[in-house]
Amino acid sequence: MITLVRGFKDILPAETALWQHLEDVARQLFDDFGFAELRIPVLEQTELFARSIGADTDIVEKEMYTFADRSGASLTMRPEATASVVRAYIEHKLYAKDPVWKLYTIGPMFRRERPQKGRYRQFYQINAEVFGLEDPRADAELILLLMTLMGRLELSGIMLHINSLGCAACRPHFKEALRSFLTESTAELCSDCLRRREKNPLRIFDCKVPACKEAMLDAPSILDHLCDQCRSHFETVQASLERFQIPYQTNHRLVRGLDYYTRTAFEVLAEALGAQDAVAGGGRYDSLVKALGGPDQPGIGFAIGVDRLIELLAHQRQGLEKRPHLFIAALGTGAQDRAFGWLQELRMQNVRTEMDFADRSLKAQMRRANKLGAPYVLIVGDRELEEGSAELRNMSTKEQEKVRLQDLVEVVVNKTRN
RNA sequence: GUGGGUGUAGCUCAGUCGGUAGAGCACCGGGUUGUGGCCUCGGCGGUCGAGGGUUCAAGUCCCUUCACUCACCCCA
Repeated sequence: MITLVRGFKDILPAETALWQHLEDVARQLFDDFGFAELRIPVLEQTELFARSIGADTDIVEKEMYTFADRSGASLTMRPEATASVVRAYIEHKLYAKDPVWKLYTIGPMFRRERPQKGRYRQFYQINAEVFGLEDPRADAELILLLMTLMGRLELSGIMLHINSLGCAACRPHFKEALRSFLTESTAELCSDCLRRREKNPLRIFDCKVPACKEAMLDAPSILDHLCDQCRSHFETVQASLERFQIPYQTNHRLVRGLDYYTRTAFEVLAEALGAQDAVAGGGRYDSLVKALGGPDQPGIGFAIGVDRLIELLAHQRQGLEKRPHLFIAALGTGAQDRAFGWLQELRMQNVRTEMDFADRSLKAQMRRANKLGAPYVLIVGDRELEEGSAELRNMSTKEQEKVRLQDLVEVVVNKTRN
C-alpha cells in the first residue's frame, strides 16, 4: 500500500465542512475589514526565505524543503507566507499605486520538523498583512481583526499575549543589557542558550530548560528599555485594545522566532492544545520591505495556524454536514428510470436529491434514506406510476401523502424550501 | 536530530501460563413478498505493522526494522 508521506495528512470529508466554515467566516471578516485576497505560489527562490526569515533561524537552517530544479536554481517550498507577500508587494510595485495595502492569503506551508500534535510538515495558515501604516492603530486594528475572528468562531479558552520588541534604535541596547545580565550565568545556561547569548539573547526567554528559566527570572524587561517612540507606540496599542475591551496580557518574554519582527509582537495561545499552543502569532516588521529591496514602508501581519484552530473547533463539526433534502426510493426498472430523471431535475432546482442505483428492496432503500438523514423520501413503484402519482413520506412524522407526478418537482421544491 | 508510548477486522478495543483469532460498532441480508430508526437472527470482513530468531507450537518470548503518537527542540 502506498501511504502518506510522513508529517502530511489528508483532510477527509468528515472534517472539510468545518474547514469551509472557518474559511467562509474568515473571508467575510476580511471583507468587513477591507482586506483583499492575494494568492501567492507555493514555491519561491530559496534566497527569499534566507533573507527574510533570517539565515540562522531554525526554519532556514534545517526545516525547509529545498531542492534544485532542472535549471539548477535553488527552490524552496514556502515555510511561511509573509516573505512571499512582501515579495509580491515589491515585485508588482503595489506601493506605487498606493502605499497602503491590506492583504490576506490562505494556503499550505511546509516545514520539515518532527511531527506531533498540532504540528505537521504541510500545515495551513491564514495570513494577514498590512503595508504602509506606521500608526499604532494599525497594530490594534489587526489584533482586533484577529480577535473578532476568534469571537465569530465562538472560540473560548484563548489568551492574547502582546509585547514590544523595540526597534533598530533601542533593541541593540537591550540586547547588551541582557548579555551583561547573563555574563555571570555561563554555568547555568544550556548549550543552546549559550549560543543564543551571543547571536540573539532575546531567544533565551523562549527556553524551557528549568535552569535557564531560573537564570532568567530576574532578567531585565525589554519594556523598560524601549525608546520614547517605541514606548508611546506600544502604549497606544494597549489603549486601543482596552477601548474595545479586548482582554490581553503583556508578556515581556514573548519574543518570536523570526528575525524580521520589530515593535509589536503578539500571540494567541490556547490551553487546550497541549505543547503546540500557539493558534496565531504575528507582529510588526518595519524594516522587512526595505531589506528585501523595496521602498522603506512599514509592515505588520499575523498568521493563524488553521490546523490548530480546527482542532479547537472540532466540537462544532456536527451540525455542519450537508444532508440530502430528498431521497427517492424507486422500485423496479421503470421507476428507477423515472427517478433518475427527477434526480437531475430537482438538483437543477437546488434540491439536494439522492437515490439508490442498485434497485434494492424498499426496506434497504429506506434504511439508506434514514442513514443519509433525508427529511423526505419519495416512494415510487409500478403501482404509483400506473396511477400517475408517488408517495411523499415525511421521515420525522411518518406521514405520507400522494403527489401527482406532474406536480412532483414543484411540490418537492416547496416542501424542501421551508 | 533525541527520548517515551502504541501497532490485532473499516473503527474502538479484548486476547489468561506460548496451545486452532474474538467482541462491540459499521457494512450486507433475513425476521415484514412495498416502508427507516429500536429489537432479533445470520452473513461479510484478519499477512495479528514488517522481517528474522527461539519452540513440537508464537498475536503472546527475543532481536531488527517501519509506522503512528506524545514530548524535547522550534513554531502556526
